[in-house]
Amino acid sequence: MLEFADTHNAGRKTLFVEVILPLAIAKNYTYRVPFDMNDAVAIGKRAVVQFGKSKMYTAIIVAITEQAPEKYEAKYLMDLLDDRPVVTAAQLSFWNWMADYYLCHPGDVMNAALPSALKLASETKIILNKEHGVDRATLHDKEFLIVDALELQPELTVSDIAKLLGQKTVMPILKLMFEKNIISISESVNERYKPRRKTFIKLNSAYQDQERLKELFEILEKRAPKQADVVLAYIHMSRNGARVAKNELAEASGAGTAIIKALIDKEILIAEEVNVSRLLEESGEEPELTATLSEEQEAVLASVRNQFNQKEVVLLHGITSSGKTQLYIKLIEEAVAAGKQVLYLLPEIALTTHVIERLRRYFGEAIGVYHSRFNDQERVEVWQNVLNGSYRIVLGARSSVFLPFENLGLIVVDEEHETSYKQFDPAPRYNARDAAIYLGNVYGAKVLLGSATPSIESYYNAKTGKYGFAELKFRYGGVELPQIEVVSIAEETKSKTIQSHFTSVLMEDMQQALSKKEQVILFQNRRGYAPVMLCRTCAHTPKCVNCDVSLTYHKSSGMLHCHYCGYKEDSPSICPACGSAHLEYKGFGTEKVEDELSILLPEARIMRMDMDTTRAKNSFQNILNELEEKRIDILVGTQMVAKGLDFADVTVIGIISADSLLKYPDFRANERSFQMLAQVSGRAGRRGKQGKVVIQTYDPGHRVILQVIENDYADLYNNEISERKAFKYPPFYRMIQFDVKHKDPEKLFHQAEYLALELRKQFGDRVIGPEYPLVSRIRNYYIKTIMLKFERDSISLSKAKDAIRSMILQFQTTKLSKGCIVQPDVDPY
DNA sequence: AGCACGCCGACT
DNA sequence: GTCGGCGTGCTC
Repeated sequence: MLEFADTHNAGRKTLFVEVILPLAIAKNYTYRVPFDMNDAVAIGKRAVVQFGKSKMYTAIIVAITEQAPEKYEAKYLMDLLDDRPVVTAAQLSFWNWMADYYLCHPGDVMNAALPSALKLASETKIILNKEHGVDRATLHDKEFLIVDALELQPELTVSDIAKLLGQKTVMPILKLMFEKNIISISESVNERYKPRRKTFIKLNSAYQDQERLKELFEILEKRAPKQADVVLAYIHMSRNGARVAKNELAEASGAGTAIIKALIDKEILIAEEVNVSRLLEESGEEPELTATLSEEQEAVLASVRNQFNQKEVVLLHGITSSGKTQLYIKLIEEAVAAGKQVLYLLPEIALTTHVIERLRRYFGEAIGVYHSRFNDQERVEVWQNVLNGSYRIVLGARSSVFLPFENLGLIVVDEEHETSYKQFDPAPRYNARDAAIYLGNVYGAKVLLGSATPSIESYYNAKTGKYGFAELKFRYGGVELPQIEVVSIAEETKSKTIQSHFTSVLMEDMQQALSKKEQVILFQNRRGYAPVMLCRTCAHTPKCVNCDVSLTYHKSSGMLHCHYCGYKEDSPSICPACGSAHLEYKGFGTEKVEDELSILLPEARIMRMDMDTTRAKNSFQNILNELEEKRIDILVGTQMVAKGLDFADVTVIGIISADSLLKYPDFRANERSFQMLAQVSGRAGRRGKQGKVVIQTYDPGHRVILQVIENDYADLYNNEISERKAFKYPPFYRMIQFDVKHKDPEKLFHQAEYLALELRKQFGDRVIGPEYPLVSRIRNYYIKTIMLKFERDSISLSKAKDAIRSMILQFQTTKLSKGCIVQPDVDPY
């Protein structure tokens, strides 16, 4: 067969393609191109390939060659899915960098980058062979079960059957049944993206003429008055040339679809099916008038423009309410006017409808939005709109760095210090801010980093001239900075003026705000009711069965929750260890704050905003709306309340306990505390009213708190940068963390030690650990971390990475490392 | 990732 | 003995 194809097509080229598979494998694979696809293959198109015995995957073509592989016979690729590439050359080079920089596989990057509707994998389907009429008497118990199930449900997957039989290995059984001709096994690939179809109605052009229309009405009114109503409704709805959807017509005319169908059958109305977008329709409102820039803003804008002539990246340091967004808009306008695309990155949580609407009013249809709350179908549509150039601007969260831009001219990274730009969970563990800078490189686009509290790293880069720098020092429109008062919890405890978790100062301020119909936001960076339950008799603390953490008591569910793996159990009324009834809750979270506040301020309308109350798709937005519409007096929440909340009537902000922030055992603790406190404070009293911030703490003299009061970022920076230098941290040192995981704690210990030893051979005392992390077991995996810190300027990054890569590869091939997972985390947070 | 192959313990 | 779990290696 193959030989036939070869000789038959003698003289034509034999092509091979190298593809990325959407799997965590180290290398790319090569497939042979069937002759009839020679003209169609192109880099960036998707190919369906068989990988392994039967599985099929969507792979991305990254190279085309005439060179046949020497060591093996390449399989033919099965199909090409695209008329034109879905991934651009620029993206592929970006993917390549990411896999390289973050020490992960190209397939990991592909998985993160492509909306899953563009990645189809085959599924093994088990189907009953009906024509043979199974003789049930000859079947074993298990075969009987499978046949039974298949008679109810025509298709089953392999894992369905595993569940059905309650065992893991089912392939041998299925293989035997296949051989006995009882079942067939098929691999089916389904294209998952389907455009949404909508039926629109038009009036037959024969009735455009007024006379004919009049005749029609006369007939209809006599014989079918309801049909006449529908036609009337249609004419009304279409009067401005608007398209009329079938379902809207039905609704507006109050007629059933049967009546519309009758009109369609009579060819009075004509139905037309059209692909429509799932994405938000244009808001239709008039563009907001261009706000005039202040003198300071004009000067800074000019400076940024000017610096972009020499620098690729500029850091814009602007305190809250200084009008950074207005500068972004100006620069975006300019880039778009120059025919370029723009990427505007925001942390996921800040992408509220408020923010989206504001920009959409400004830029209309040219702006696309991309974030994790979109479903797959919606993501594909954004992808395609960027690819075909109909979006000039993308407003998006972390993952929008992966969109298929054509000629990106500007990237704005707002809130550049945000830790949520770093992805943890699946590889690639990338930082979207840093990735955006590389992306800028790929496209020759300028990058603007913006923040009220820049990361130490970015500020350092600006100070040392690697980045340009601009600063907005004044609040736009003369909004005053809030008054900040620090209250000692210890003192108020001593004087007994503290009620529950609320100092007298905070209570008074809250009451005053409420009496003036103003709003309050309370910040407590911990969800649930109490993070620890403790037996006062035997000191027992309920712990998670899968993780090394104490369980958090949640009053609303009456259960103990694990915040790491999601495990829940009923909250005991007596100690599970000794039977004592003296159980005590230690610490407190948002739930408890809300609870106790409702006792102290019974008339106040209190709402809680944390992961537990915002799980449903629109609940985050709903809470914001309620706050906006003043149906909430006090909002209690975790860090969520710090981001993107901008409401005129919030005049009091309370930080219930600053200590949990300040005590965090991490070299970034001070920086983060400052950012968090400054950010929360920035929410108070915008637009004309001076706000008040109350910070409750056991340590009122803490350096960072003083810096927040003084709004002295420079002082924070100076302190932090000298500590970073002294203790060998970024930006002077690069850090790569290795998370070593194993189900067996003993084996983990030895293997982590071994890996550290290997690393030390190469990097000496730049290797720290292995150490047990704060939480040393998650989801039944025991964890140790090894930290590698090396000088930024004297050790070549690429050489170090090469060494690490081969070391991990070698480590994984030793017999010693079985069952052990090593996850590198470059630039960890 | 998923699937096959091979080794080993717990049942008929 | 045999079934099924689990570790190991490979997939173009």
